[in-house]
Amino acid sequence: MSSGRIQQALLAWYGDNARDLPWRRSRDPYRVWLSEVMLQQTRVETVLPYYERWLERLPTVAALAAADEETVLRLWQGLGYYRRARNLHRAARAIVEERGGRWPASAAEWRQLPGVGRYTAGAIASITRGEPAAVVDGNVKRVLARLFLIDEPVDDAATLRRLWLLAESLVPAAAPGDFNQALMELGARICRPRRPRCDLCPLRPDCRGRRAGVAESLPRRRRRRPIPHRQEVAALVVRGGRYLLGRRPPGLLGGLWEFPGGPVAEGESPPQALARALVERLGIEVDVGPRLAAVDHAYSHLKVTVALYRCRLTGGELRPAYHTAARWLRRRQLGDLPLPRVTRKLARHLAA
DNA sequence: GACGCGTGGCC
DNA sequence: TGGCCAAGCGT
Repeated sequence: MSSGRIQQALLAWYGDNARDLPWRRSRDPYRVWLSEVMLQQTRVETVLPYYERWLERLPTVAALAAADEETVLRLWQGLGYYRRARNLHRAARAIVEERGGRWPASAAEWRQLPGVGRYTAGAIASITRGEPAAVVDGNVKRVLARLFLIDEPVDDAATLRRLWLLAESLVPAAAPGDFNQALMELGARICRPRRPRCDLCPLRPDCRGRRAGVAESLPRRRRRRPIPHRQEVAALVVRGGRYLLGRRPPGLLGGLWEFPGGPVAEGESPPQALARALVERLGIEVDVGPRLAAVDHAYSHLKVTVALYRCRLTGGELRPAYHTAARWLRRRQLGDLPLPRVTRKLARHLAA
């Protein structure tokens, strides 16, 4: 099969079937960059409202660079992988302050920015400047694995190299941005993970996976390791009608605010764990009272059950250690801060 | 190379 | 309920 035929068929299909997505209405590097970062590991439908809201509040890279981190995280709240927002913020400041507002001129230059890897750099450079850079994302892995009947695990390093080589050999000099988006669009809507719509596929005549009757079983992946389940505790410390919140350090949910607490260690009771965590993390001493709620939550790599206890402040002095800051807030004010999903679940159990 | 890193939808 | 997956990146 010729790559020319694949390119033609795919571009023609894309011309007729491309969705009217907001980031496709402009080649503004800021808008394309923002969309690509938001779309990392995140569905189009999830991104749409976040994208619009973000651009209303921070319409330019200069506005982003000038914003404070709390604003940035508040706009990102709920999208997950919060390091993406902090990297976007850092990169915007680098562009404005170190590059005099000059955009990267190539995929290689985009790669220098935090949060921009091989995929994102190729996507931005091909879309905004017509640079013939390839992209390999989850969609492209699936499409190519089926098209070329690649049945080694696609998360294998050797297979990944092969996929990048294939993608690079396919991307045309003429319309690389459209071609890359077409490949991903095909993966999202036709060459879907389950029940692919081969009847509608422009590449059907060339697809080795379909011909062999194994398209839906591809791509193969390596077995994932089991996800651990951890018990955690959190404290509702009340003072004068205000609740104590701590800001999380870099890492899981970095920069977001939570009811302070921590994991329950082996051989430790939940109240013991909570009293210990509050001393270690915030320098305060409490009496742990009744359990108010328990919620389950699943992260990408961890499952937790968090029990919330009412606590009474008995001593110590508020000195954030693990947490990078602490604040006392009324219930109404909780919505002003970036909160993780699990904290919102817990907050639902508070008396209004 | 293997992890750590969120959330929501689907089956 | 639980596993899988999604326009990945950084370490």
